[in-house]
Amino acid sequence: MFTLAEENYLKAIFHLENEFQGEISTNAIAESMETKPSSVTDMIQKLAEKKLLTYKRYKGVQLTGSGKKVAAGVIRKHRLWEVFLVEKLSFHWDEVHEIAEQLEHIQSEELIIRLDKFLGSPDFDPHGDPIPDKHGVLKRTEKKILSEIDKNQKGVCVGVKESSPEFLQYLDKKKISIGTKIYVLGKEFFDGSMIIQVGSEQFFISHKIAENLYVQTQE
Amino acid sequence: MFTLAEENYLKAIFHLENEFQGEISTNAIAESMETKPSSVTDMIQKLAEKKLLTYKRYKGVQLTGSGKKVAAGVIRKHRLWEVFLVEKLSFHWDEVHEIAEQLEHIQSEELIIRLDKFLGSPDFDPHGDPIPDKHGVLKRTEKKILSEIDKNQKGVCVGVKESSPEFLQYLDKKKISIGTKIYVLGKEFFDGSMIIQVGSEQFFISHKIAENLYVQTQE
DNA sequence: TTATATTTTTAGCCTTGTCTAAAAAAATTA
DNA sequence: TAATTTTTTTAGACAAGGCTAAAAATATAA
Repeated sequence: MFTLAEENYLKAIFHLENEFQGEISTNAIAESMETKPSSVTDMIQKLAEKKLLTYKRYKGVQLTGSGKKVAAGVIRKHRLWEVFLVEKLSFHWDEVHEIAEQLEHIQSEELIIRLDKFLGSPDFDPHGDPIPDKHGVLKRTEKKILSEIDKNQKGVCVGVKESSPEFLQYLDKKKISIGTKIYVLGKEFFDGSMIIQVGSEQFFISHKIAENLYVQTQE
Repeated sequence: MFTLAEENYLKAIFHLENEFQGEISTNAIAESMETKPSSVTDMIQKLAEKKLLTYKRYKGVQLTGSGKKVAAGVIRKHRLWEVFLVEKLSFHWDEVHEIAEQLEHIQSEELIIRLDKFLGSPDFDPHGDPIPDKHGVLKRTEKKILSEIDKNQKGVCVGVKESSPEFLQYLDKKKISIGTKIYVLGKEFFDGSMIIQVGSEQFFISHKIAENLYVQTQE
């Protein structure tokens, strides 16, 4: 079907389109993939020929319907494998990304159908990110960034924006994971830091932490 | 560590060494990998430089200790994944080879340690082939080819030599799988065909079938 | 608007792994 | 032993995917 490199480009562009809006620049792709802009130009020209994205010189790219579908398929596989690694093989949520990065390229429709069933057709991966369905459709969740929650409000942690091992390990130390209830006890306007309560513990978190945690507010 | 192509060559050579003995010819490798002898020469020169095998021009190759270890590691991964596919995802034994062919190249020590544990540290794959241990050591089993079993003797099917879907499907139709007891009721010297009993059924099998079934005779 | 800076593309080269065609070595046959 | 066939290697080419350096287009500043 598609080469490993092609799949990785499509995935990266898909993520960029969801993060920002409109067309995506060559440089943005290069940066997100840790490669050189000239390599990106080469590849997007190939992907444009295959109608996976539209591309005009100097004007950036935009995924076509089929490009989006391929990308969502890769992301579906990535996230299902992450669920497998955490739920079945007892990996910790900060250890699974690299392995899933490889597993996402295994080619077999049937494998993913069966893996999904085996895992009970999960809707979210261990970081709280939604798993695209078999048609590539992402369930949109009403999640907010913790830093946007007001004083005296509460939310349930539903995901993380950043998923570096360092950050995930910090969250573990503070006993924060998917499903954890967080109360905002105080908020400092000057630097965006917060005092929050998790379980029976109250502690301080910086703006940097608060802006990388997704919560769902309960009505 | 090693590239996909390197791993595949090492694996193919490892299998050839176990099947025949002594040094392995360029042509034999090319045939087993469905590639051209010139490509094989290129690759074995690279592998020789990396000390994964010894090679003298026109004299064939032989895996070194480390070459064998790498190959056994790949085979271990292949067979563990096959067990996973059959036991956990309910694949049929004739459907798993191609997928395992991809999964065997996933790089993660920890993944295999945990997968092995999750599967209950199996010793054999769904075709009855032994799974090398973490040091690359293969349990040798005392298996014979069914065609070598004498009249009025019985054996338990422990594996297959050939594992094409066609052959495995034939075996299914005849209700033969790993663990099935087989009685040799008659044997024709002219063409090597046999009359066997499986469960309550008695039927004829050709020499071609009999020479591709491994059985363990019971004493 | 012109000059400067940034972004993007092009051109050319490299590596991996493959191939075909031709040359060289080894094995076989007469 | 000489001639022929088979096997193996070498030489040269190609595609994928990456890189650097330079050119071209666009954006920004004076």
